[in-house]
Amino acid sequence: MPELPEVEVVRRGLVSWVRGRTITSVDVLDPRSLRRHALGPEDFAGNLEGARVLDVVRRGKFLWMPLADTPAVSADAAPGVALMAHLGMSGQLLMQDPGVPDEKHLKVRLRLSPAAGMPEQLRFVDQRIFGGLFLTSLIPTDDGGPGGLAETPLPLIAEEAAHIARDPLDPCFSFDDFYRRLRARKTGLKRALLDQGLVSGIGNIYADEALWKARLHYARPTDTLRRADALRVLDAAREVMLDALAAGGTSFDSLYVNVNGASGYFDRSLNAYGREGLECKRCAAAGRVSLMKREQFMNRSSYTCPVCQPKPRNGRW
DNA sequence: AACGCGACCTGCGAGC
DNA sequence: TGCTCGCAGGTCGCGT
Repeated sequence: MPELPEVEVVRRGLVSWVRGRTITSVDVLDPRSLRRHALGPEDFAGNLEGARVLDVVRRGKFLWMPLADTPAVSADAAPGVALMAHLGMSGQLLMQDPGVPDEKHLKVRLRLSPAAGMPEQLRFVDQRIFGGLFLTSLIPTDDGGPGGLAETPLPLIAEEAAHIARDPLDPCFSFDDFYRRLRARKTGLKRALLDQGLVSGIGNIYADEALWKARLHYARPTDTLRRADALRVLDAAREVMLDALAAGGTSFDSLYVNVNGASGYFDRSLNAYGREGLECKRCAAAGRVSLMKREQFMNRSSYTCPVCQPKPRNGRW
């Protein structure tokens, strides 16, 4: 459920709590959350204990912490190692004091070196286990580093995130490159928006919101999409994400680094997602009645207004 | 290259 | 009340 804004809120919250601290011990309560760490829980814990967290950076929905002093990794093995986190659908990273009872879906606990006024534990909580933690190498990148609003962009990127494109809020995001690659594809617009290798950070909910805002249908072929249309939908995605970021930012300095997936979205009013059978707000404002429609696309729900996001007639857009 | 689909998971609500 | 079923959805990998 977390899309880009939620992950960025976590990153910003986390960085002030963990940067510079050393991981003193690791409890793996559910090894399924380490599925992507091929060498297993013991290797995971063994590499983390004694390591120091240098930063928290993000690319798309991937979040990682570059590490120093990883005990079991030889110095010449790679430019660096990072603790990677993906929140999947329901993942949370929480800072907690030791006295706080374990969360129902607590999967991994990291204890950190003491720091004045800061919680001792970083907990990974995940109900549905689509997310997870794992260690990854940092590899050189020639495109200016991870981006993703990282506070200290490094010329390195987590190997497992190297295939992820920049997101629309990234200062280095290039619309021209995006548009060129978009036009080269023979696919539908929503599929392209959800392709993290083309543009990152957009999930099912924000894709629907951006398409609605731009008055474009999810199946609009990308290979004939006009530049102005592509720009409109990208700008719409940017606006939706910035709104969400602003809303999430209000709780930055609370004790929690909270990524309750649901709270990110449903506290806000959505214009498209989840509004099946309800009036299209734009049509209503124009004095028309049009009911939002839900359809299956890519095995998931897509919400559109049949009036302002029309389907093709006779295959022509 | 594109695309569809299954796998990975748990919880919740609807319907019977 | 208790069961099943559909749905929620990010990512990866495989088959076509």
